[in-house]
Amino acid sequence: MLKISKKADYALMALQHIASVQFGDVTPGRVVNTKEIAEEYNIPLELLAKVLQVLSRSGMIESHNGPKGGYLLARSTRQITIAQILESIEGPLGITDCSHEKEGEFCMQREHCNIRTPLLKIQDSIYQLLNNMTLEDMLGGTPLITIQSPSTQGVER
Amino acid sequence: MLKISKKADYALMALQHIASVQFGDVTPGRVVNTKEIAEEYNIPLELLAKVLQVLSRSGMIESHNGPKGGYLLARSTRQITIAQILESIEGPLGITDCSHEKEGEFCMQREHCNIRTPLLKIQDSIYQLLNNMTLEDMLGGTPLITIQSPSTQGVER
DNA sequence: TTGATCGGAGATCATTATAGTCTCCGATCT
DNA sequence: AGATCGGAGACTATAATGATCTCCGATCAA
Repeated sequence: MLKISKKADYALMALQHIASVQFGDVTPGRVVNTKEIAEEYNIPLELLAKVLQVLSRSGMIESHNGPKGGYLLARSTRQITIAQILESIEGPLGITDCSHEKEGEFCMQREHCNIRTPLLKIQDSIYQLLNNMTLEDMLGGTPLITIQSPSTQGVER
Repeated sequence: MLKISKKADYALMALQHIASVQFGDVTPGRVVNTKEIAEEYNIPLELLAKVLQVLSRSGMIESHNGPKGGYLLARSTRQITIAQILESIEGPLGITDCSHEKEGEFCMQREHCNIRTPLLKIQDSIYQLLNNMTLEDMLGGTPLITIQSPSTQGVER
């Protein structure tokens, strides 16, 4: 439950990759093209292309056409939050349907709904969590070796 | 994104209702049947029945057969967390596919995955959030009037 | 003891969301 | 001019979800 989509996964991987190339030691400032990322992480090329186009349209990366073209971060890693990334791919965050009701829209349960307020609180907390973590936080410390998180280790959920 | 299912919604509503009947002033200790909840909240009867059966099997409520039958909370409202409710309906919490990999299972991106560690951290945080909130917290203060959360007010996402 | 009322359980169906693919276009560099 | 890029739209397949239908066994009360 509460799973994020593959597209969002791909977006995170791609941005992490672009960022680490751009600010890495080897070739800082180098543009990164779709194919490179797709091959590195085993992502279907055309699907990744879609994802990057969305990220470009929402202003997180800037695109460069033609040969030697590709993508660059449009902002600093500190100015790109996880919430922004996820929302640009998956749309507004909302753990429940009634989160985004506009005037005149109502869910069937609305009149007697007894869980709306607490759910909105949970939603806000999650949003803050995701909005306080930036792309910068995803750089650096991430080892290639897979490490089981201590708090989930051996726990059957 | 990150939406919880209708079934989980229904589970939360039902449990909140059962709890408030059971510990309310009017008829404490009264069993609540499926039909009553379905009509109160406009939930499809048979779907709600499924949900309640699952909650019963996972030990959150106890069922009583026959006429005058229905459901009762099996534990105190303080011992039922939101995480438990959601997980019993939707299965283990996991924002990403690789969260629940067992021995021998690998995602396609695993060998070069650069986002696994931060995602697991986010997941843990969300889990703690949901596991620290109980059914008790959903009782009482919930007004019927809909209140727009301050942090989402007027914000275009 | 019979029948109405309850939950338990399985199969089934419709709709939607997701993941992935295909094709064509325009920009740009060499 | 042509190879290499991203941009954009339509399209398909598969899975998840929401919902429904049918039959069963337990229980209580007349």
